Amino acid sequence: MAYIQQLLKGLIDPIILSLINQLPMYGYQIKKESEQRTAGYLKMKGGTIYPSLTRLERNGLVASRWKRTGKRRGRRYYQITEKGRQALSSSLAEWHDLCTAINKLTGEAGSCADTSQ
Amino acid sequence: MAYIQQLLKGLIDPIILSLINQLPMYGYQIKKESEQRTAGYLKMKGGTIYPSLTRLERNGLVASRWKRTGKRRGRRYYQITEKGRQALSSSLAEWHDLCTAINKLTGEAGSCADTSQ
DNA sequence: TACAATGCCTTGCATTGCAATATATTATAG
DNA sequence: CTATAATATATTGCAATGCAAGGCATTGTA
Repeated sequence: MAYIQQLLKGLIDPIILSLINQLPMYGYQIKKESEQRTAGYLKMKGGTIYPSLTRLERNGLVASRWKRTGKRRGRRYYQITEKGRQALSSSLAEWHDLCTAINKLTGEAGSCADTSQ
Repeated sequence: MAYIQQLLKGLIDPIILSLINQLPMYGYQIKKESEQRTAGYLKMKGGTIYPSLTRLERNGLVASRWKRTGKRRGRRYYQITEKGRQALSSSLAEWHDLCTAINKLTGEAGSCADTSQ
């Protein structure tokens, strides 16, 4: 198992939540967006994204609906809920705290992400 | 399971490696040091630290030796190896890359940790 | 004499990213 | 027209690891 996959544990849900928060998206779009925005660094697989979306919806953090554009195959669009926004905010706060702790332990560098989300 | 535990996946080994790199330590000392340096934020349990140390030693990233001070019970001290230093360096680089990616995806903030280790 | 703190260690659970795979549709190249 | 790639969703089961829970032994202290 690649090391990056371990580091990503617990981060996929907030990442997806954050993307959806900026704009409602469907699964494949999330995959492409995250790849582009990180210059190919983050390549999430279908076996990662869809279970995550299912999880988020089961917990009430996102809501989905089918949408057909012309004769195209339907896509399932996901949008964040109010509960999701709160969860995202607290997730990012936790992430920030963790970064602070890591910096303290490994030798100080700079802050990581702000909590003003 | 607490959320922080998910975020820590893959980070415990580098954290411990980093602490040992600064100063050879024994398990319980690692626990106390990490608690103090993060003002009580990071409380690693024995069930986390000892398996990690075993793992690190099995992979040749640390080496251990018993030491008795006076009539005190023996302590197992761990010190980093050359291989361990390289692994630490690459782990921190990965961590830095990840932080950069997260920042890009969640809305930009600042860098996380530098790689000059 | 208790009790807390120190110090090491093991077992098994909970969680989750993803490889592998399946299915269906659409666009494009040969 | 046909084959291939890209798009799009979804499931199954594996691999990895933090830690809760517990056990054990020693030392300091109230």
